[in-house]
Amino acid sequence: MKPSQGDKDCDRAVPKGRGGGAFLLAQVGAHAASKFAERLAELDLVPAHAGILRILAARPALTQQALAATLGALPSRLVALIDELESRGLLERRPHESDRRSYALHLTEAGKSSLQTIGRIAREHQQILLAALSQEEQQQLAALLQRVADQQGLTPQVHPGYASAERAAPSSKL
Amino acid sequence: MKPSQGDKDCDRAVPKGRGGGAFLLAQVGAHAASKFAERLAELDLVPAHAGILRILAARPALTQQALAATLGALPSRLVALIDELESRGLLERRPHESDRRSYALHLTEAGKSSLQTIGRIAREHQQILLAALSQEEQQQLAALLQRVADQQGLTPQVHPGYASAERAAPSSKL
DNA sequence: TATTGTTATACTCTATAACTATA
DNA sequence: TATAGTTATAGAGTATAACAATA
Repeated sequence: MKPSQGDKDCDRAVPKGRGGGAFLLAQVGAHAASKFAERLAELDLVPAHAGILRILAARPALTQQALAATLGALPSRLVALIDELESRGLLERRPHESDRRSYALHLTEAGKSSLQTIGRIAREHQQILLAALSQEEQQQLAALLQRVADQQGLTPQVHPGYASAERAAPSSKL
Repeated sequence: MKPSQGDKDCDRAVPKGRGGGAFLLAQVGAHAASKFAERLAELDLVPAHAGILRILAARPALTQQALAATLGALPSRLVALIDELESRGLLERRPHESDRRSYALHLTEAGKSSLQTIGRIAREHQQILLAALSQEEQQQLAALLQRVADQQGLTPQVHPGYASAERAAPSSKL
């Protein structure tokens, strides 16, 4: 019912204020993930690699099954990712002390070093992403998001992108 | 099949406070998108459908090329989506007034009605998603996100998930 | 018989490039 | 010759189910 809309102003192509905080959250969140993946590509890593390294740093000797359960991912999906990390010397599969079927995953020194580099990249990424906000506002934003994340039952440090079931359309988000 | 995983203290599995606001943004944003897609599935729609309907409501008579340009998507990707929406009677391809190669896309009455339903679902979704925050805090969050979105050059109402190049790994986010 | 890590297969989604009909 | 819409093909990524070794 709005036939009047001059096309001269592209910024007004779509009603601006609408959409609500939920859409903004999805939009800015996808942008953040995309930009971080871009930066991570400098190290020839994908976000899932970084996630595995981070989890392993906090919980050494994890088996692949336990790692899959933590991430909510399928064990078969992790095989290739772990293969790649191991072939680059960032982690190693050590024999499990009591169960010869499974491995104990451990970061190597190179893996720990790589994780620090990732941390530096993540901080740079965040600084660029949130450049519009003051330090105080950034903390304010993080606090609000943290409360939402807690109330929604999100696992700290685990990105929903691993979820097996209840998949959301890969790239058809809007 | 979630046999729990040995650890009695899952919440402390990974250092909590860390990760920063950028990770929280990606995490909560992906969760928001996933939950919204879940709700939208009730209408047998994917988020991309809703995005097309929304753009078309604001800019009627758009050609498929112009729509693709607006969304940053490939024209070939839109064909199937538009087909589906047209076969459900939510929009129609009308002949372009001056160029017989292209179509003018218009929402039908059913399409406008469907868009209103989508709006209702979106509001319910947001209410559930941000239940941890007061009304004032929700506005505070939206204001902060809007400033980030503006500074980052994000197009209002357009989800980055359409982008053709600079793709981020579909589901290997973390 | 159940479970760990792995592999094989089928399926989905996407990009690329052809194709047609107009311009 | 160039462009709008469409279709065809190939590639990437995933889930599912099978598999061998061990419990």
